[in-house]
Amino acid sequence: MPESIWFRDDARRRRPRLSRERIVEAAVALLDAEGANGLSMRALAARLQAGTMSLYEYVQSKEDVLDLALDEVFREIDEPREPGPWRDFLISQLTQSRAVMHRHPWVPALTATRPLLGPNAQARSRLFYGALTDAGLTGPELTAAVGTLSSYVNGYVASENIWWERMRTSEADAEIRAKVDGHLRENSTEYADQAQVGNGDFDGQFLMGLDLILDGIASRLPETGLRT
Amino acid sequence: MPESIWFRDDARRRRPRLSRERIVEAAVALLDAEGANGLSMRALAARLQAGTMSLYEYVQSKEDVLDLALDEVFREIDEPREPGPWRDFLISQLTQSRAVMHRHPWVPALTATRPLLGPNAQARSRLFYGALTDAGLTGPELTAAVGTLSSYVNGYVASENIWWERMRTSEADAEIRAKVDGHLRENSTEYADQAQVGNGDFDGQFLMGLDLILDGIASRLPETGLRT
DNA sequence: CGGTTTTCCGTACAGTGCACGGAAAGAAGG
DNA sequence: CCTTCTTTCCGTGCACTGTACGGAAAACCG
Repeated sequence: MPESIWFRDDARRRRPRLSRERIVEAAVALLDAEGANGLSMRALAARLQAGTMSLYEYVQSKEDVLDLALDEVFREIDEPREPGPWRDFLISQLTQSRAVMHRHPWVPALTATRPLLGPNAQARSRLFYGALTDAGLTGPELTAAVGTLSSYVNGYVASENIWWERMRTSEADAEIRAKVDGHLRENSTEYADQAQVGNGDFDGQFLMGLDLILDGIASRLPETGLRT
Repeated sequence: MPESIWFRDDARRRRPRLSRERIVEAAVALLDAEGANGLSMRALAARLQAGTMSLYEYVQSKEDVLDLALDEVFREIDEPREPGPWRDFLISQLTQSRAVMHRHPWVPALTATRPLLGPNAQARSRLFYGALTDAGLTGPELTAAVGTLSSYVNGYVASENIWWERMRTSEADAEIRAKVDGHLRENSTEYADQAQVGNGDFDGQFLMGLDLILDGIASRLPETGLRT
């Protein structure tokens, strides 16, 4: 039961072909290649040239693999070099989060289902708390600010990924394309010019939305807390 | 098992036993009861007392069912009675969106994977464009504002649902509870007091984050545009 | 009545996650 | 050397999935 994995035990062990790390690495690669629904334990094992059930020696379930893979990708974000202005710091971190979710488009689908409890994700959120605490936020406002920022990024990239997944597949599938276009034409009449649903400037819109939230945060800061 | 239908039982001979609407209704009920992964075509057919393949007369695929069910729940949101202040209107609409996702916790998981193209969802987004246009926003700022608001709600409720799904299951499963708690204790040391990860005041935090975004939007409005 | 079309659905197939139990490769003790 | 024990590996099997196919019954049309 609770006998920890880290328990130091010079028991008899032989060199293992597989490992937790190798499985996670392969899982990320497979998810990148096949998408969130493309990961099966059989395919994962095949990629590692192992029998399917061998994986279960290192991993409890498929859910476990997904949890691990999800946390793994957040390792790709840089640690902050030196403390700078809170606003620049947050923009940098959140832009990097977004980039991670672009490299690994399956991430939003997984975060919508499971909590971000892994060490890497937690480290990230700790940085946010730290930055905004230093900027002068406390209490429920601090919590709300951090929650708003990460919710925004998750939600934004999720819909963004859907959109160009849709573009990708509808290039190949004329039927779907027609259907989607029909919906869009039908439903976005009056605001179509100035507010096209998918006008492509995702980067600019992301930063505008982010700026909007950061302005809201800034207005709640004590006068002194403009830099860290 | 298939007690030959052809004798007696003339109730079954009536023209349409199934319909798209009946299927969608049953799908929503099944998703509510079993969660996003609990919907299978067999279970859905059973709930309708029909053969599995009968569904495919009215529906193209399981994906189709999910698209339909997803759009269906957005019908639950009230149409606005009369035009009021844009801020109150948005708060009301977004609070209702959140309530929908609470009643149907599977919604965020689905929106993370598929676009909100259905008529009900589109009508909702059209209202947002309208309200903010009337308030004075135009161009990319309008698009960014609408995107920010819906991304925030989706993202917020997604993580919120995960959290009390986790609470629900860990009450029954002591192992998971221990694991989760361990992670939380281990990773939230310094900010644990003032910014507990799950301190339960979800309503307040949602509204604070929303207010924060609305402040950001308000700061981008032309001076005149305070009400519609 | 016959023919056509519409609704229903049983069967079958390829795929899934994973429980179970066994094989085999070493290490330790004799 | 042999035996025993631990640890890795994995083949088989089971319950379940989405859905292609084709057939049967019933309703409609002439």
